[in-house]
Amino acid sequence: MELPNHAKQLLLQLNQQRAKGFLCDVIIVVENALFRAHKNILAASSIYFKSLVLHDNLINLDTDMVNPSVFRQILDFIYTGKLLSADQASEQNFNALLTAASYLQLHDLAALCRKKIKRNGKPLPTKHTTPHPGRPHRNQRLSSTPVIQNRYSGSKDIEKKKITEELFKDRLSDDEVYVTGSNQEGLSSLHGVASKHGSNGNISSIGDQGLGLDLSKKSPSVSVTHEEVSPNENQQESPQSASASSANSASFEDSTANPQSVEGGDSMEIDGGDENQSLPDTGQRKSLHHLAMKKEWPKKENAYENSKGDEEGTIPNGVIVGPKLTDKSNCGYSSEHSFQCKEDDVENGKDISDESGHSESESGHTSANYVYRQEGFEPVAYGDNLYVCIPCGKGFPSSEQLNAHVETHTEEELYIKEEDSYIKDEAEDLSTQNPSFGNEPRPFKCSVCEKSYKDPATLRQHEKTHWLTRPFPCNICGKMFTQRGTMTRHMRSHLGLKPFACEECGMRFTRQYRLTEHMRVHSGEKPYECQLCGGKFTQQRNLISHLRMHTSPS
DNA sequence: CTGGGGATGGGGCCC
DNA sequence: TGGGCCCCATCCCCA
Repeated sequence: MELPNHAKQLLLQLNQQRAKGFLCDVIIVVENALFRAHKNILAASSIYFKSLVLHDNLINLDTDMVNPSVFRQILDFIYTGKLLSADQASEQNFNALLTAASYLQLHDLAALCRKKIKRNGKPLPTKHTTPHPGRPHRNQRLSSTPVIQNRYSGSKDIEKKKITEELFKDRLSDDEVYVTGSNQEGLSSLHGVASKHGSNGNISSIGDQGLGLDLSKKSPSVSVTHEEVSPNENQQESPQSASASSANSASFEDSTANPQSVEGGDSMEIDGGDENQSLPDTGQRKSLHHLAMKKEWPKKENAYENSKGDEEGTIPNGVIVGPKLTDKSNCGYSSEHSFQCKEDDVENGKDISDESGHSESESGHTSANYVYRQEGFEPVAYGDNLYVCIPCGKGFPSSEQLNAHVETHTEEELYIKEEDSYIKDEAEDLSTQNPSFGNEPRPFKCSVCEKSYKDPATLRQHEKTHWLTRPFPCNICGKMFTQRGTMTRHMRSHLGLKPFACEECGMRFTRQYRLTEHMRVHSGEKPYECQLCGGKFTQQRNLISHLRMHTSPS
Protein backbone atom coordinates (compact mmCIF):
# COMPACT_ATOMS: atom_id res chain seq x y z
CA MET A 1 0.00 0.00 0.00
CA GLU A 2 1.27 3.43 -0.83
CA LEU A 3 -0.14 6.86 -0.66
CA PRO A 4 0.40 8.31 -4.11
CA ASN A 5 0.85 11.91 -3.08
CA HIS A 6 2.52 11.37 0.25
CA ALA A 7 5.89 12.81 -0.68
CA LYS A 8 4.35 15.70 -2.47
CA GLN A 9 2.04 16.53 0.39
CA LEU A 10 4.84 16.27 2.86
CA LEU A 11 6.97 18.64 0.86
CA LEU A 12 4.08 20.98 0.48
CA GLN A 13 3.60 21.05 4.21
CA LEU A 14 7.27 21.66 4.78
CA ASN A 15 7.26 24.48 2.32
CA GLN A 16 4.29 26.03 4.01
CA GLN A 17 6.06 25.70 7.32
CA ARG A 18 9.05 27.41 5.83
CA ALA A 19 6.80 30.17 4.58
CA LYS A 20 5.61 30.74 8.11
CA GLY A 21 8.98 30.22 9.67
CA PHE A 22 7.51 27.35 11.63
CA LEU A 23 10.17 25.08 13.10
CA CYS A 24 12.78 26.72 10.97
CA ASP A 25 16.05 26.04 12.70
CA VAL A 26 18.61 27.61 10.46
CA ILE A 27 19.18 31.03 9.00
CA ILE A 28 21.01 31.41 5.74
CA VAL A 29 22.62 34.72 5.09
CA VAL A 30 23.15 35.57 1.46
CA GLU A 31 24.80 38.88 0.88
CA ASN A 32 22.35 41.13 2.66
CA ALA A 33 19.35 38.88 2.90
CA LEU A 34 18.24 36.39 5.50
CA PHE A 35 16.46 33.17 4.70
CA ARG A 36 15.06 30.74 7.20
CA ALA A 37 14.80 27.07 6.50
CA HIS A 38 14.88 23.62 8.03
CA LYS A 39 18.18 21.95 8.60
CA ASN A 40 16.83 18.57 7.70
CA ILE A 41 15.61 19.72 4.34
CA LEU A 42 18.85 21.44 3.50
CA ALA A 43 20.91 18.52 4.71
CA ALA A 44 18.87 16.17 2.59
CA SER A 45 19.41 18.36 -0.42
CA SER A 46 23.13 18.61 -0.52
CA ILE A 47 26.22 17.37 1.20
CA TYR A 48 27.44 20.91 1.43
CA PHE A 49 24.41 22.04 3.35
CA LYS A 50 24.63 18.91 5.41
CA SER A 51 28.08 19.83 6.59
CA LEU A 52 27.12 23.42 7.19
CA VAL A 53 23.99 22.86 9.22
CA LEU A 54 25.50 20.13 11.32
CA HIS A 55 26.85 22.50 13.91
CA ASP A 56 25.66 25.89 12.86
CA ASN A 57 22.32 27.56 12.86
CA LEU A 58 23.55 30.55 10.96
CA ILE A 59 25.03 29.96 7.54
CA ASN A 60 26.87 32.52 5.51
CA LEU A 61 26.98 31.79 1.82
CA ASP A 62 29.66 33.02 -0.50
CA THR A 63 28.20 36.00 -2.23
CA ASP A 64 30.41 35.51 -5.21
CA MET A 65 28.65 32.25 -5.82
CA VAL A 66 25.09 33.04 -5.01
CA ASN A 67 23.06 36.15 -4.61
CA PRO A 68 19.80 36.56 -2.74
CA SER A 69 17.61 36.38 -5.80
CA VAL A 70 19.24 33.20 -7.00
CA PHE A 71 19.20 31.68 -3.58
CA ARG A 72 15.52 32.35 -3.28
CA GLN A 73 14.98 30.34 -6.45
CA ILE A 74 17.21 27.64 -5.10
CA LEU A 75 15.38 27.47 -1.84
CA ASP A 76 12.12 27.26 -3.71
CA PHE A 77 13.60 24.47 -5.76
CA ILE A 78 14.74 22.58 -2.70
CA TYR A 79 11.32 22.75 -1.16
CA THR A 80 9.28 22.16 -4.29
CA GLY A 81 11.49 20.29 -6.71
CA LYS A 82 10.57 22.90 -9.23
CA LEU A 83 12.75 25.37 -10.95
CA LEU A 84 10.60 28.40 -11.11
CA SER A 85 12.09 29.96 -14.12
CA ALA A 86 9.13 31.41 -15.90
CA ASP A 87 10.17 34.96 -15.50
CA GLN A 88 13.81 34.33 -15.12
CA ALA A 89 14.49 32.10 -18.04
CA SER A 90 17.32 34.25 -19.21
CA GLU A 91 20.63 32.69 -19.91
CA GLN A 92 22.18 34.78 -17.19
CA ASN A 93 19.76 33.46 -14.67
CA PHE A 94 20.54 29.89 -15.57
CA ASN A 95 24.21 30.61 -15.45
CA ALA A 96 23.79 32.13 -12.04
CA LEU A 97 21.68 29.23 -10.93
CA LEU A 98 24.20 26.78 -12.27
CA THR A 99 26.99 28.53 -10.46
CA ALA A 100 25.11 28.57 -7.23
CA ALA A 101 23.88 25.01 -7.60
CA SER A 102 27.38 23.80 -8.21
CA TYR A 103 28.65 25.76 -5.28
CA LEU A 104 25.96 24.39 -3.02
CA GLN A 105 26.42 20.93 -4.48
CA LEU A 106 22.86 20.67 -5.60
CA HIS A 107 23.73 18.29 -8.36
CA ASP A 108 20.23 17.75 -9.66
CA LEU A 109 19.61 21.43 -9.97
CA ALA A 110 22.97 21.94 -11.62
CA ALA A 111 22.12 19.22 -14.11
CA LEU A 112 18.81 20.86 -14.85
CA CYS A 113 20.49 24.16 -15.45
CA ARG A 114 23.11 22.63 -17.70
CA LYS A 115 20.37 20.92 -19.62
CA LYS A 116 18.49 24.13 -20.00
CA ILE A 117 21.53 26.06 -21.09
CA LYS A 118 22.41 23.39 -23.61
CA ARG A 119 18.88 23.39 -24.90
CA ASN A 120 19.17 27.09 -25.46
CA GLY A 121 22.14 26.35 -27.63
CA LYS A 122 24.50 28.49 -25.67
CA PRO A 123 27.89 27.18 -24.71
CA LEU A 124 28.57 26.77 -21.06
CA PRO A 125 30.29 29.70 -19.56
CA THR A 126 34.00 29.67 -19.26
CA LYS A 127 36.00 30.28 -16.17
CA HIS A 128 36.36 33.86 -15.21
CA THR A 129 37.26 35.11 -11.86
CA THR A 130 37.01 38.83 -12.25
CA PRO A 131 33.97 40.09 -10.51
CA HIS A 132 31.74 42.41 -12.32
CA PRO A 133 32.78 45.98 -11.74
CA GLY A 134 29.32 46.91 -10.66
CA ARG A 135 29.35 44.26 -8.04
CA PRO A 136 31.66 44.78 -5.12
CA HIS A 137 34.06 42.05 -4.45
CA ARG A 138 33.20 39.61 -1.77
CA ASN A 139 35.90 40.82 0.51
CA GLN A 140 34.62 44.29 0.26
CA ARG A 141 31.18 43.24 1.16
CA LEU A 142 32.18 40.91 3.90
CA SER A 143 33.24 43.68 6.08
CA SER A 144 30.00 45.47 5.55
CA THR A 145 27.70 42.64 6.33
CA PRO A 146 26.87 42.63 9.98
CA VAL A 147 26.22 38.99 10.33
CA ILE A 148 26.37 37.63 13.80
CA GLN A 149 28.40 34.52 13.83
CA ASN A 150 28.14 31.99 16.49
CA ARG A 151 31.28 32.39 18.47
CA TYR A 152 31.94 28.72 18.45
CA SER A 153 30.97 28.00 14.92
CA GLY A 154 32.22 30.95 12.98
CA SER A 155 35.69 29.69 12.43
CA LYS A 156 34.44 26.22 11.81
CA ASP A 157 32.10 27.58 9.25
CA ILE A 158 34.87 29.36 7.50
CA GLU A 159 37.01 26.30 7.60
CA LYS A 160 34.26 24.15 6.25
CA LYS A 161 33.53 26.67 3.61
CA LYS A 162 37.13 26.81 2.55
CA ILE A 163 37.27 23.09 2.28
CA THR A 164 34.07 22.92 0.37
CA GLU A 165 35.13 25.67 -1.93
CA GLU A 166 38.26 23.76 -2.71
CA LEU A 167 36.22 20.72 -3.47
CA PHE A 168 33.92 22.85 -5.48
CA LYS A 169 36.70 24.27 -7.57
CA ASP A 170 37.91 20.80 -8.29
CA ARG A 171 34.49 19.76 -9.23
CA LEU A 172 34.13 22.72 -11.41
CA SER A 173 37.14 21.97 -13.43
CA ASP A 174 35.89 18.47 -13.88
CA ASP A 175 32.50 19.58 -14.92
CA GLU A 176 33.72 22.58 -16.84
CA VAL A 177 31.37 24.77 -14.97
CA TYR A 178 32.33 27.93 -13.30
CA VAL A 179 31.43 31.47 -12.65
CA THR A 180 31.92 33.59 -15.66
CA GLY A 181 32.13 37.20 -16.39
CA SER A 182 28.83 37.00 -18.09
CA ASN A 183 27.55 35.04 -15.25
CA GLN A 184 28.59 37.62 -12.80
CA GLU A 185 27.06 40.13 -15.07
CA GLY A 186 23.98 38.06 -14.95
CA LEU A 187 23.98 38.09 -11.25
CA SER A 188 24.65 41.72 -11.21
CA SER A 189 22.08 42.62 -13.76
CA LEU A 190 19.51 40.41 -12.20
CA HIS A 191 20.17 42.00 -8.90
CA GLY A 192 20.09 45.39 -10.42
CA VAL A 193 16.84 44.77 -12.17
CA ALA A 194 15.38 43.30 -9.09
CA SER A 195 16.32 46.32 -7.14
CA LYS A 196 14.53 48.67 -9.43
CA HIS A 197 11.17 49.00 -8.02
CA GLY A 198 8.64 48.16 -10.62
CA SER A 199 11.06 48.45 -13.43
CA ASN A 200 10.22 45.08 -14.82
CA GLY A 201 7.03 43.62 -13.56
CA ASN A 202 7.78 40.07 -12.66
CA ILE A 203 11.42 40.27 -11.89
CA SER A 204 11.09 43.34 -9.84
CA SER A 205 8.33 41.80 -7.87
CA ILE A 206 10.55 38.89 -7.15
CA GLY A 207 13.40 41.09 -6.27
CA ASP A 208 11.35 43.27 -4.08
CA GLN A 209 9.47 40.68 -2.27
CA GLY A 210 11.42 37.57 -2.28
CA LEU A 211 14.93 38.35 -1.33
CA GLY A 212 14.56 37.88 2.32
CA LEU A 213 15.58 40.29 4.96
CA ASP A 214 18.10 42.96 4.30
CA LEU A 215 21.03 42.67 6.62
CA SER A 216 23.21 45.06 4.79
CA LYS A 217 24.86 47.53 7.03
CA LYS A 218 24.81 49.92 4.17
CA SER A 219 21.10 49.52 3.82
CA PRO A 220 20.81 51.98 1.03
CA SER A 221 17.11 51.71 0.78
CA VAL A 222 14.80 49.43 2.53
CA SER A 223 11.13 49.06 2.15
CA VAL A 224 9.72 47.04 4.91
CA THR A 225 6.31 45.72 5.49
CA HIS A 226 5.41 43.54 8.34
CA GLU A 227 3.81 40.19 8.56
CA GLU A 228 1.80 38.88 11.39
CA VAL A 229 3.66 36.55 13.58
CA SER A 230 2.91 33.04 12.68
CA PRO A 231 1.77 30.66 15.35
CA ASN A 232 5.11 29.10 15.63
CA GLU A 233 7.99 28.71 17.93
CA ASN A 234 8.46 32.41 18.09
CA GLN A 235 5.68 32.61 20.55
CA GLN A 236 8.02 31.25 23.08
CA GLU A 237 10.60 33.82 22.34
CA SER A 238 11.03 37.24 23.67
CA PRO A 239 9.13 39.91 21.83
CA GLN A 240 12.23 40.99 20.02
CA SER A 241 13.14 37.54 19.02
CA ALA A 242 9.67 36.95 17.83
CA SER A 243 9.85 40.03 15.75
CA ALA A 244 13.05 38.95 14.20
CA SER A 245 11.84 35.53 13.44
CA SER A 246 8.67 36.75 11.97
CA ALA A 247 10.63 39.07 9.83
CA ASN A 248 12.67 36.24 8.57
CA SER A 249 9.72 34.06 8.10
CA ALA A 250 8.03 36.78 6.21
CA SER A 251 10.80 36.78 3.75
CA PHE A 252 10.06 33.19 3.13
CA GLU A 253 6.46 33.82 2.90
CA ASP A 254 7.17 36.26 0.20
CA SER A 255 9.59 34.05 -1.50
CA THR A 256 7.49 30.99 -1.45
CA ALA A 257 4.14 32.45 -2.04
CA ASN A 258 5.12 33.24 -5.50
CA PRO A 259 2.45 31.67 -7.59
CA GLN A 260 3.18 33.45 -10.79
CA SER A 261 6.54 31.92 -11.01
CA VAL A 262 5.24 28.49 -10.22
CA GLU A 263 2.65 28.72 -12.86
CA GLY A 264 5.04 29.83 -15.50
CA GLY A 265 5.10 27.73 -18.61
CA ASP A 266 8.80 27.30 -18.46
CA SER A 267 9.03 26.00 -14.98
CA MET A 268 11.18 22.95 -14.60
CA GLU A 269 10.74 20.17 -12.15
CA ILE A 270 13.11 17.63 -10.98
CA ASP A 271 10.59 14.86 -11.12
CA GLY A 272 8.58 16.28 -13.95
CA GLY A 273 4.97 15.94 -14.81
CA ASP A 274 3.72 17.59 -11.73
CA GLU A 275 0.76 19.82 -11.77
CA ASN A 276 1.23 23.33 -10.61
CA GLN A 277 1.69 23.40 -6.93
CA SER A 278 1.04 26.92 -6.07
CA LEU A 279 1.15 27.54 -2.44
CA PRO A 280 -2.10 28.65 -1.01
CA ASP A 281 -2.34 32.36 -1.15
CA THR A 282 -2.34 33.40 2.44
CA GLY A 283 -3.09 36.91 1.47
CA GLN A 284 0.24 38.26 2.40
CA ARG A 285 1.22 39.22 -1.08
CA LYS A 286 -1.45 41.74 -1.59
CA SER A 287 -0.33 43.62 1.43
CA LEU A 288 3.34 43.52 0.78
CA HIS A 289 3.44 47.20 0.21
CA HIS A 290 0.60 47.97 2.44
CA LEU A 291 2.69 48.79 5.40
CA ALA A 292 6.07 49.85 4.34
CA MET A 293 9.04 51.44 5.86
CA LYS A 294 11.42 53.38 3.76
CA LYS A 295 14.95 53.99 4.68
CA GLU A 296 16.72 56.38 2.45
CA TRP A 297 20.43 56.74 2.87
CA PRO A 298 21.67 59.74 1.05
CA LYS A 299 24.54 59.70 -1.33
CA LYS A 300 26.68 62.06 0.62
CA GLU A 301 28.04 60.87 3.83
CA ASN A 302 27.90 62.82 6.96
CA ALA A 303 29.99 65.86 6.42
CA TYR A 304 31.27 65.88 9.92
CA GLU A 305 32.08 62.23 9.76
CA ASN A 306 34.07 62.78 6.62
CA SER A 307 35.84 65.73 7.98
CA LYS A 308 36.92 63.65 10.90
CA GLY A 309 38.22 61.01 8.58
CA ASP A 310 36.31 58.36 10.36
CA GLU A 311 37.02 54.97 9.01
CA GLU A 312 33.45 53.88 9.15
CA GLY A 313 32.42 56.62 6.83
CA THR A 314 28.95 55.36 6.13
CA ILE A 315 27.07 57.49 8.50
CA PRO A 316 24.01 58.91 6.92
CA ASN A 317 22.85 62.40 7.36
CA GLY A 318 20.20 61.09 9.57
CA VAL A 319 17.35 60.39 7.27
CA ILE A 320 16.32 57.06 8.45
CA VAL A 321 12.62 56.94 8.64
CA GLY A 322 12.64 54.25 11.18
CA PRO A 323 10.07 51.87 12.42
CA LYS A 324 7.81 52.52 15.26
CA LEU A 325 8.90 50.16 17.86
CA THR A 326 6.44 48.81 20.25
CA ASP A 327 8.76 48.91 23.14
CA LYS A 328 9.97 51.80 25.12
CA SER A 329 12.90 52.38 22.89
CA ASN A 330 10.70 54.34 20.56
CA CYS A 331 12.59 54.40 17.34
CA GLY A 332 15.82 54.01 19.08
CA TYR A 333 15.83 57.46 20.45
CA SER A 334 14.67 58.82 23.67
CA SER A 335 11.77 61.11 23.50
CA GLU A 336 13.75 64.29 23.78
CA HIS A 337 15.48 63.60 20.54
CA SER A 338 14.17 64.84 17.30
CA PHE A 339 13.59 61.45 15.84
CA GLN A 340 9.88 61.60 15.82
CA CYS A 341 7.51 58.79 15.20
CA LYS A 342 4.42 59.88 13.44
CA GLU A 343 1.82 57.29 13.79
CA ASP A 344 -1.12 58.72 11.92
CA ASP A 345 -0.13 57.52 8.54
CA VAL A 346 0.72 54.18 9.92
CA GLU A 347 -2.62 53.73 11.43
CA ASN A 348 -4.22 54.76 8.23
CA GLY A 349 -2.29 52.13 6.45
CA LYS A 350 -0.75 54.68 4.20
CA ASP A 351 1.71 53.29 1.75
CA ILE A 352 4.77 55.33 2.28
CA SER A 353 7.02 53.28 0.12
CA ASP A 354 5.25 54.24 -3.02
CA GLU A 355 4.63 57.69 -1.80
CA SER A 356 8.22 58.69 -1.87
CA GLY A 357 8.63 58.12 -5.53
CA HIS A 358 12.29 57.53 -4.95
CA SER A 359 13.88 54.30 -5.66
CA GLU A 360 17.15 53.28 -4.18
CA SER A 361 18.74 53.82 -7.53
CA GLU A 362 18.43 57.50 -6.90
CA SER A 363 20.56 57.20 -3.89
CA GLY A 364 23.25 55.55 -5.85
CA HIS A 365 22.84 52.12 -4.36
CA THR A 366 21.83 48.91 -5.93
CA SER A 367 20.37 46.95 -3.13
CA ALA A 368 16.89 45.64 -3.56
CA ASN A 369 13.93 46.84 -1.66
CA TYR A 370 13.55 44.18 0.87
CA VAL A 371 10.08 43.74 2.07
CA TYR A 372 8.89 42.05 5.10
CA ARG A 373 6.13 42.41 7.53
CA GLN A 374 6.34 41.94 11.17
CA GLU A 375 3.99 42.26 14.04
CA GLY A 376 4.60 45.25 16.18
CA PHE A 377 6.77 46.68 13.48
CA GLU A 378 4.97 49.61 12.09
CA PRO A 379 6.31 51.95 9.52
CA VAL A 380 6.72 55.57 10.22
CA ALA A 381 5.67 58.19 7.78
CA TYR A 382 6.48 61.83 7.74
CA GLY A 383 3.67 62.90 5.55
CA ASP A 384 4.93 63.84 2.15
CA ASN A 385 8.40 64.56 3.45
CA LEU A 386 9.95 61.21 3.90
CA TYR A 387 13.48 62.44 4.22
CA VAL A 388 13.99 63.81 7.63
CA CYS A 389 17.00 65.63 8.96
CA ILE A 390 17.57 64.21 12.38
CA PRO A 391 19.43 67.15 13.89
CA CYS A 392 16.66 69.62 13.16
CA GLY A 393 13.74 67.37 12.42
CA LYS A 394 12.79 69.02 9.16
CA GLY A 395 11.28 66.86 6.49
CA PHE A 396 12.04 66.95 2.80
CA PRO A 397 10.36 65.34 -0.17
CA SER A 398 13.58 64.08 -1.70
CA SER A 399 16.98 62.90 -0.65
CA GLU A 400 18.61 65.57 -2.78
CA GLN A 401 16.80 68.33 -0.95
CA LEU A 402 17.66 66.76 2.35
CA ASN A 403 21.30 66.48 1.40
CA ALA A 404 21.35 70.11 0.42
CA HIS A 405 19.77 70.96 3.72
CA VAL A 406 22.12 68.85 5.77
CA GLU A 407 25.07 70.68 4.35
CA THR A 408 23.74 73.84 5.91
CA HIS A 409 24.26 72.37 9.34
CA THR A 410 27.53 73.22 10.94
CA GLU A 411 29.55 70.68 12.75
CA GLU A 412 28.57 72.17 16.04
CA GLU A 413 24.96 71.67 15.26
CA LEU A 414 25.50 68.00 14.82
CA TYR A 415 26.16 67.78 18.47
CA ILE A 416 23.58 67.86 21.09
CA LYS A 417 24.29 69.39 24.38
CA GLU A 418 23.45 66.89 26.95
CA GLU A 419 22.73 69.09 29.89
CA ASP A 420 20.96 66.24 31.52
CA SER A 421 24.00 64.09 31.50
CA TYR A 422 25.47 65.82 34.48
CA ILE A 423 22.39 65.71 36.57
CA LYS A 424 22.96 62.03 36.96
CA ASP A 425 24.29 60.37 39.98
CA GLU A 426 27.30 62.35 41.06
CA ALA A 427 28.92 59.51 42.86
CA GLU A 428 28.77 57.33 39.80
CA ASP A 429 30.25 60.04 37.70
CA LEU A 430 33.09 60.57 40.07
CA SER A 431 33.93 56.96 40.41
CA THR A 432 33.56 54.82 37.38
CA GLN A 433 31.44 56.57 34.85
CA ASN A 434 33.67 59.44 34.12
CA PRO A 435 36.95 58.11 32.88
CA SER A 436 38.63 61.45 33.20
CA PHE A 437 38.97 60.86 36.93
CA GLY A 438 41.41 58.03 36.44
CA ASN A 439 45.08 58.21 37.20
CA GLU A 440 46.44 57.84 33.70
CA PRO A 441 46.90 60.94 31.58
CA ARG A 442 44.02 61.58 29.25
CA PRO A 443 45.05 64.21 26.77
CA PHE A 444 42.11 63.79 24.40
CA LYS A 445 39.28 65.88 25.70
CA CYS A 446 35.74 65.82 24.44
CA SER A 447 34.73 69.17 23.07
CA VAL A 448 31.17 68.74 24.24
CA CYS A 449 31.49 67.37 27.71
CA GLU A 450 34.35 67.26 30.13
CA LYS A 451 35.36 63.69 29.57
CA SER A 452 38.81 62.90 28.36
CA TYR A 453 40.45 59.82 26.95
CA LYS A 454 43.76 58.19 26.50
CA ASP A 455 43.56 57.80 22.75
CA PRO A 456 41.86 59.64 19.91
CA ALA A 457 39.94 56.61 18.74
CA THR A 458 38.17 56.32 22.05
CA LEU A 459 37.52 60.01 22.05
CA ARG A 460 36.02 59.75 18.57
CA GLN A 461 33.91 56.88 19.71
CA HIS A 462 32.76 58.88 22.68
CA GLU A 463 32.01 61.94 20.60
CA LYS A 464 29.59 59.93 18.57
CA THR A 465 27.46 59.62 21.65
CA HIS A 466 26.73 63.31 21.34
CA TRP A 467 25.48 63.02 17.81
CA LEU A 468 21.91 62.61 16.93
CA THR A 469 22.81 60.34 14.08
CA ARG A 470 23.09 56.72 14.95
CA PRO A 471 25.10 55.07 12.26
CA PHE A 472 24.26 51.46 12.95
CA PRO A 473 20.70 50.39 12.34
CA CYS A 474 19.36 47.00 13.19
CA ASN A 475 17.99 45.77 9.92
CA ILE A 476 15.53 43.57 11.65
CA CYS A 477 13.76 46.02 13.91
CA GLY A 478 15.21 49.27 12.69
CA LYS A 479 16.55 50.38 15.99
CA MET A 480 19.59 52.60 15.71
CA PHE A 481 22.83 52.27 17.61
CA THR A 482 25.83 54.45 18.12
CA GLN A 483 28.26 51.57 18.08
CA ARG A 484 28.50 48.66 15.74
CA GLY A 485 29.23 46.31 18.57
CA THR A 486 26.08 47.27 20.35
CA MET A 487 24.11 46.70 17.20
CA THR A 488 25.64 43.30 16.56
CA ARG A 489 25.03 42.34 20.15
CA HIS A 490 21.46 43.47 19.73
CA MET A 491 21.16 41.41 16.55
CA ARG A 492 22.33 38.41 18.49
CA SER A 493 19.25 38.65 20.62
CA HIS A 494 17.11 38.80 17.49
CA LEU A 495 18.72 35.70 16.11
CA GLY A 496 18.53 33.90 19.40
CA LEU A 497 22.23 33.29 19.45
CA LYS A 498 23.33 32.43 22.97
CA PRO A 499 26.82 31.07 22.67
CA PHE A 500 27.64 31.13 26.36
CA ALA A 501 26.27 28.14 28.17
CA CYS A 502 26.39 27.40 31.87
CA GLU A 503 27.93 24.02 32.43
CA GLU A 504 26.01 23.64 35.66
CA CYS A 505 22.46 24.20 34.56
CA GLY A 506 22.68 24.55 30.81
CA MET A 507 21.30 28.04 30.80
CA ARG A 508 22.56 30.03 27.88
CA PHE A 509 23.50 33.66 27.57
CA THR A 510 24.22 36.13 24.85
CA ARG A 511 27.20 37.56 26.67
CA GLN A 512 30.17 36.13 28.44
CA TYR A 513 29.72 38.60 31.24
CA ARG A 514 26.23 37.33 31.88
CA LEU A 515 27.52 33.84 32.22
CA THR A 516 30.20 34.97 34.64
CA GLU A 517 27.53 36.75 36.59
CA HIS A 518 25.26 33.77 36.47
CA MET A 519 27.94 31.38 37.68
CA ARG A 520 27.86 33.12 41.03
CA VAL A 521 24.39 31.70 41.45
CA HIS A 522 25.94 28.27 41.51
CA SER A 523 29.07 29.17 43.43
CA GLY A 524 27.19 31.20 46.00
CA GLU A 525 29.81 33.86 45.73
CA LYS A 526 28.58 37.27 46.84
CA PRO A 527 31.41 39.66 46.24
CA TYR A 528 29.39 42.84 46.55
CA GLU A 529 28.80 44.04 50.05
CA CYS A 530 26.69 46.92 51.24
CA GLN A 531 28.79 49.18 53.43
CA LEU A 532 25.72 50.37 55.24
CA CYS A 533 24.05 47.16 56.30
CA GLY A 534 26.57 44.53 55.42
CA GLY A 535 24.25 42.81 52.99
CA LYS A 536 26.03 40.77 50.35
CA PHE A 537 25.07 40.40 46.74
CA THR A 538 26.04 38.26 43.81
CA GLN A 539 25.74 41.11 41.39
CA GLN A 540 26.91 44.64 41.57
CA ARG A 541 23.76 45.93 39.99
CA ASN A 542 21.73 44.40 42.72
CA LEU A 543 23.95 46.04 45.29
CA ILE A 544 23.34 49.35 43.55
CA SER A 545 19.64 48.64 43.58
CA HIS A 546 19.93 47.83 47.23
CA LEU A 547 21.82 51.04 47.95
CA ARG A 548 19.00 52.99 46.41
CA MET A 549 16.78 51.47 49.01
CA HIS A 550 19.03 52.94 51.67
CA THR A 551 19.20 56.36 50.07
CA SER A 552 15.69 56.73 48.73
CA PRO A 553 13.55 59.21 50.70
CA SER A 554 10.80 56.69 51.18
C1' DC B 1 -0.72 43.45 48.95
C1' DT B 2 3.80 45.25 49.30
C1' DG B 3 8.60 45.69 49.52
C1' DG B 4 13.12 43.62 49.15
C1' DG B 5 16.19 40.51 47.05
C1' DG B 6 17.63 37.30 43.28
C1' DA B 7 18.17 36.83 38.69
C1' DT B 8 17.98 38.09 33.92
C1' DG B 9 17.60 41.00 29.48
C1' DG B 10 18.96 44.85 26.84
C1' DG B 11 21.41 49.26 25.78
C1' DG B 12 25.39 52.65 26.55
C1' DC B 13 29.93 53.21 26.80
C1' DC B 14 34.93 52.54 27.54
C1' DC B 15 38.92 49.77 26.86
C1' DT C 1 35.69 43.87 17.18
C1' DG C 2 34.73 41.95 21.31
C1' DG C 3 35.03 42.06 26.31
C1' DG C 4 33.78 44.15 30.34
C1' DC C 5 31.14 46.91 33.24
C1' DC C 6 27.86 50.35 33.85
C1' DC C 7 22.95 51.52 33.74
C1' DC C 8 17.72 50.66 33.73
C1' DA C 9 13.89 47.64 33.50
C1' DT C 10 11.58 43.58 34.53
C1' DC C 11 10.08 39.21 36.41
C1' DC C 12 9.81 36.06 40.09
C1' DC C 13 9.94 34.57 44.76
C1' DC C 14 9.35 35.22 49.49
C1' DA C 15 8.69 37.29 53.94
